[in-house]
Amino acid sequence: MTRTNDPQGNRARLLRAATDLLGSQGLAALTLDEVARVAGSSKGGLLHHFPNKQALLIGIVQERIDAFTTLLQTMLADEPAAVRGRWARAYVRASFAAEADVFSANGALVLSVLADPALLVYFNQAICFAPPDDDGLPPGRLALIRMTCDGMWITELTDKPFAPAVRTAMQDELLRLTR
Amino acid sequence: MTRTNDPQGNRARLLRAATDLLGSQGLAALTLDEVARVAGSSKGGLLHHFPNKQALLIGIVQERIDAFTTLLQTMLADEPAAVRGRWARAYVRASFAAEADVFSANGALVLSVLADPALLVYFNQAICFAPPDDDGLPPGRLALIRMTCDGMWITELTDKPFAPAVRTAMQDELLRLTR
DNA sequence: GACAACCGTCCAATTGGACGGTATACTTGT
DNA sequence: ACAAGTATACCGTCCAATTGGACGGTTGTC
Repeated sequence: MTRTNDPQGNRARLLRAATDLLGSQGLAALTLDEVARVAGSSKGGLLHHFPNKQALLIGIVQERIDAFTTLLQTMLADEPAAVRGRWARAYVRASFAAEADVFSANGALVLSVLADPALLVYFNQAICFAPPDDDGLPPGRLALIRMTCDGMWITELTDKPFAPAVRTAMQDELLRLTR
Repeated sequence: MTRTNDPQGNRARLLRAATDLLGSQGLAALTLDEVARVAGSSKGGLLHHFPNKQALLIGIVQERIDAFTTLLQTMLADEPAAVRGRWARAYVRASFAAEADVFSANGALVLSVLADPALLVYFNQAICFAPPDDDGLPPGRLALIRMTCDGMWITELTDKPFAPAVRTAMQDELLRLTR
C-alpha cells in the first residue's frame, strides 16, 4: 500500500466517514471496522489517529463545534457592532445558513453526546459560542431564539426538512424577534 | 419464583427501566441483561414482552408518544374551541407542563430514533398530535413555536435546565406569539 | 536510523436472543 | 365440582456473532 503522506487529510476522511455513518445509519452502524472501510483506510490507521472509540466521538464533537463556531464568527462579523440583538441575529443566520448535510452532521453531534454522557464534558467546555451576557433583548427572548434554531435541525433530522417557504418564514419571524 | 400475575405492570416496569437507562446512562448502557436487572425481572421475562431489542425500542417510542399525546389532549380540552392559535397554545402548555423526568424520557425517545433510523417509520406514523392544517397563525409561526418547544427539552437534556425565570419568560413569549 | 503513518490479524469480552424448562391462570368436558 | 388440558407469564443458561482495541509488522520520510 502506498503512503498517502497526507495525515491530516486521512484524519479528516476518517472523521467524515464516521460522521456520515452516524447521520445516515445511526449509532449502531458506527463500528471501527466500518468507519475504516468507508474512509478507505484500515483499522490500524483509524486507531492511529483516534486511539479508541471515545476519542473518535470526541473528534466528531470537536469538529462540529469548530465548524459552527467559525460560521457564527463570520455572521457576527457582518453585523454592525453594539446593536441590540446583534448576537441573536448572527446565531439565526448561522443556523439557517447550514446546508442539509450539516444537519446530518449536527445530528451526529447530538447523537454522540446522548449516546455517551461522558462526552457532555467535552461538549460543554468546547462551546465557545456563548452569547454575551446582555444582548439587549427582553428576558427569555434570546433563549427562545436559540431553542428554535436547535429544535429546527433536530426536527429536520428526525422528521423531514421544512418546505422552503416555511423555512424562510421562520427565519424572517426569528429575525424580527431580534429587533 | 412466584408469578406476579400482573403482566401489564411487569411490562411497564421493564419499559420504565429501559427508558431510565437510556436517559441516564446513554444508549451504550441499554443491554437486555441490564434492563432486566434494573426492572427486577429476568432476561427471559424481558424477551417475553419484547421479542427483540428493536421491539423494546419501539415500545419506548410508543409509550412516550402516547404520554405526550394525552397531555396535549388535556391542554386542548382547556382551550376554547375555534380560536386562532388554540392548537399552538395547547402545544406550548403541554411542553412546559412536562416535568424534569419527562425530559429525560423524551431524550430516550430521540435517542431511540437517532440510534436506529428504522424506528422513524413507527415514530412518524404514531404521531397523531399533528396540528390542524390552519391554526390561523401567520405562515411559519406554528413551525417556529413547535421548534422552540422541541429545542427546549433537547437543550435541557444535553446542556442544563433553564433558570425558572428564563423558563417562565420563554413560555410567556411563546404564548404571546400564539395570539 | 529514528520516527510517524499506516496496515491486517488476533483475541478477550460482551451481547442479542434462541431455547428448554417451570409455575400459574383460564377453559372445557364430564 | 373438578380433573385434564392449554395458554400465558416468566426464568436462567448457553452459544454464535460481533466488536473494541492490543500488537507486531511494513513503508515511506526527515
